[in-house]
Amino acid sequence: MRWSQYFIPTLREDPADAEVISHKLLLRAGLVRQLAAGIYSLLPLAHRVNLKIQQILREEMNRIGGQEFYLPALNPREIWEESGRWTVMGDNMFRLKDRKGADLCLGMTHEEIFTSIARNEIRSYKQLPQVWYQIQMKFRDEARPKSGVLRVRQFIMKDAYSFDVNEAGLDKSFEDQREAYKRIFNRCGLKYTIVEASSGAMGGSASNEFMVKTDAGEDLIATCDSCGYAGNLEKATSRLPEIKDGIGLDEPVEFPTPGVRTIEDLTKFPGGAESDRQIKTLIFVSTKDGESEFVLALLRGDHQLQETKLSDSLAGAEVRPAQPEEIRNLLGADAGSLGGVGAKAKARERGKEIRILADLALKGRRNMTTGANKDDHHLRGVSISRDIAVDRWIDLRTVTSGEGCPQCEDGTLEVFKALEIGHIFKLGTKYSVSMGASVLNQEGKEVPIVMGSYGIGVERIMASAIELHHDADGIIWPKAIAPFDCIVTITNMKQDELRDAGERLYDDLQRAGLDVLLDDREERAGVKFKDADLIGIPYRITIGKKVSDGLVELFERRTKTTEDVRIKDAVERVQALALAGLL
RNA sequence: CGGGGCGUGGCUCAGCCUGGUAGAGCGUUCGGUUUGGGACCGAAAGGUCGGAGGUUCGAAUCCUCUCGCCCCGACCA
Repeated sequence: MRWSQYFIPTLREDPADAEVISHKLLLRAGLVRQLAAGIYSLLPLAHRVNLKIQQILREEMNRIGGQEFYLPALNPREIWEESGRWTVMGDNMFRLKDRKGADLCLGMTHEEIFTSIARNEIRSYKQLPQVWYQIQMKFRDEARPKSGVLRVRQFIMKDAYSFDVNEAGLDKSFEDQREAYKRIFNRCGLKYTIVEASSGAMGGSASNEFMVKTDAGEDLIATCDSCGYAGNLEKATSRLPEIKDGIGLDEPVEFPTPGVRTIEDLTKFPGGAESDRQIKTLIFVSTKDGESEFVLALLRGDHQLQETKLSDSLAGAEVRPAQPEEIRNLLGADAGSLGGVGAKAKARERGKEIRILADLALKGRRNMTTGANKDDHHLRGVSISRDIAVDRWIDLRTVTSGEGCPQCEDGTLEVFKALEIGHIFKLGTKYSVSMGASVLNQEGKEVPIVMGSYGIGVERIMASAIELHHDADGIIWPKAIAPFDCIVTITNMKQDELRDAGERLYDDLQRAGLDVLLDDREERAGVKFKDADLIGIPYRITIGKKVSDGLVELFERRTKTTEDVRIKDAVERVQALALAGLL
């Protein structure tokens, strides 16, 4: 391509609306323009990156036997009702009506459509496994689009689905995808961490997220510095030093604590307790299938609740903190004086049932202090197993930096911000059961198809590559997804010798199979250098004065190093560099 | 949805508090001088000040409503 005729609207200054680096550079380098909140147009340069990423996705999906489809983005209501997601998706789904008044929606993912194809056509285990995928637009009416193309309402996604006759088959398909994802992100030049993730409200037995560590991300992950353990904070656990409790009292003793409202208050209160000797009591209302119940979550005073863990432990119920009036009606006291001791009886007096869930870090603890369910009063000498009717002991706590790794002896966990670029899910039979997709197995018995679902956000790959690879001058594209392999910069278009040399080299490089951008604009050299750095092409061949000596300069964007190369060797040299390590 | 901020030539912003003929820099066009890290001189084009209503002799500026965008939070199979 000739820059003089190519559309690359670079910006000299940072756009006012951009906050994160990838957003600023995508705008400044002329890759994208915003159409509305969370809706972006990909300009030619970005589309080239998009196509390169898609090519890698196709190659790696095909390598594991994937078959590419292209499904409708416009879906009828009925199919989403079959899976129950017409309701579940709530406001996140774009909905519309056709001229007859029939309900339609724009697809958020395509489990339903793929499953409906499978159930109509696949009858026998002999037709399995199948791995189906597509690269297509997804729509989500995000409550708050943000961070440029990182959190948007319309985006390109590679989504794949596996269909197997049993769990063992799913395990294999899942593992295939996992390996494919590693290859994809490696090829795209992204450093990533694979974390255990919450399967969320949609169920499923296992899921892994592929995360890029960056402050632009919205997730938090914990990673071990020695064994490689990694988990989304929604899921991560840790190893804590044991705490030795005294024998304690024969029974809890109530004592007045006027004005004490928080864990912190009680640590300072005379006769109070250190935060790790307190029991934090949180009240939630859990709703599942239209049924609500009160849930009391108990944690060590210095620990933070992980709400997703709470929700997951309640089979994906929707969970919200109880309102102050609800709490008072339930236990007769305000937040700040609540506790698990006698809570069930107290609630029952008021005609209400509660479920008590306690964090594992509280197991076996004695001589603890907690609220007395009476304003301005606490209890000391509480031994949890003796005094509190815990229904279930589960992991509810949020891991923090510096805690011990749950998988190895001497590792320490570190918590990072991260961006999700891929997610692989073992769905199991959720969709096949609800939508009636089954096959006859080897024994002639009808069984639901066992499914997996695997997604990658294309723009997120593009943006995270920028987040990871840039400097003060602009983008530094990883070779495999750079819009061009190299750029030929003619420093002065008025000098025929330079122009001719540049044109010749441009032709030769293209003939050698490289994607070449020729900067043939009537601009000063400085402007061209700045722009080339900004748009981040991996290699620049500068056509300058040395042409009369038969030399051009080869500039590497990443290292900013320059070497003189004989013109006749230039193509070979660039080819060797640009294509090295791309497979 | 709650909180905060912002809408003024293509871009970045000033002007608004205290009403009185719409400004700067960059970019664009034309002419000239330059020509290896965002050149210089001269000339020019380009704006219903997000929109509607109101107050006023007079509104970018004050008031009301409304739309849009950004940030924080809630939310986010």
